[in-house]
Amino acid sequence: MIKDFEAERCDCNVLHEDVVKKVKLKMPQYTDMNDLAELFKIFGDTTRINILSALFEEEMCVCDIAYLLNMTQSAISHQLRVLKQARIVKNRKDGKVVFYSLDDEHVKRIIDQGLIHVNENNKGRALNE
Amino acid sequence: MIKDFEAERCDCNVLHEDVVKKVKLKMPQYTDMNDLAELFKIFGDTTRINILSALFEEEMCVCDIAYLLNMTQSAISHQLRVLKQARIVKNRKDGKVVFYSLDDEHVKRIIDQGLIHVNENNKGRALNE
DNA sequence: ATAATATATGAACGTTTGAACATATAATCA
DNA sequence: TGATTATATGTTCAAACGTTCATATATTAT
Repeated sequence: MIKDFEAERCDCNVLHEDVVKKVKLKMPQYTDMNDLAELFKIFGDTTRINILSALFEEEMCVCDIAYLLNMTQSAISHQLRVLKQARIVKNRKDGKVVFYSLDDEHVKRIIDQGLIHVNENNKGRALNE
Repeated sequence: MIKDFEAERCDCNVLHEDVVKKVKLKMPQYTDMNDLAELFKIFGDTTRINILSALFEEEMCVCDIAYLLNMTQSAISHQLRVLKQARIVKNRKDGKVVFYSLDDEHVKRIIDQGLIHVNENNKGRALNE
């Protein structure tokens, strides 16, 4: 059964077949993992993270975000598009101005967890090195 | 004060100066945001996420991970290096074999939060589209 | 209507990234 | 000792990514 799954790309031997079997059964589904990587990929960019951390505080329009982050309106607009397609932000239009805000409670929780990790890690680094 | 910060790259006007000021004060530090993006960048790859979700279950050696994920030993080894440099996994050597495991409790929490989001999102998508 | 402004979007470009391949290191075994 | 095996690492290459520039759309103001 594990044999069915095995393939051409792997160039080495199973050393602990029992472990592999057990882990394979417990591991979350492929699709979930792919979606998860996609989600984190979106957070894995300084511009986008900065946009999000700004939106944590308040809804903002494109120009204000661009000004705040000292970046081109176009660059911000492109990134907002990415965030919107991923359903991480939503927008509302008021005349010419488009306001963006967070679309989801989870987002803040994920990022907060990340910040906790980063802070702990920096503490450790400061002590050790 | 906001003027000092403003720069050449931004090509548009502040529309709501009060909002920008307020958000700027509250936003987390630059360094934190950079570190955070770096952290998420690491999670933003299918191979690495798969490695991590395997290690959630049990410590594993390089060959077993390669076999489980049906990838080259080299590819896995390279990614484990990335994960180790980021202090996300640690390893112990036993003869020729090197076992990898999670280095940090936070990691699981971050990824679990991510999974919650992904699942919620997929539910929504299934209903709407 | 025309001009000005806010935002969106397409194309181009340089950079980054992940996998493949070859090879090096280190440990075991014959 | 030499062969084998597990892992690490340097290099190369194609694909993905983010920004810039030019331009399109849409809304307001004159």
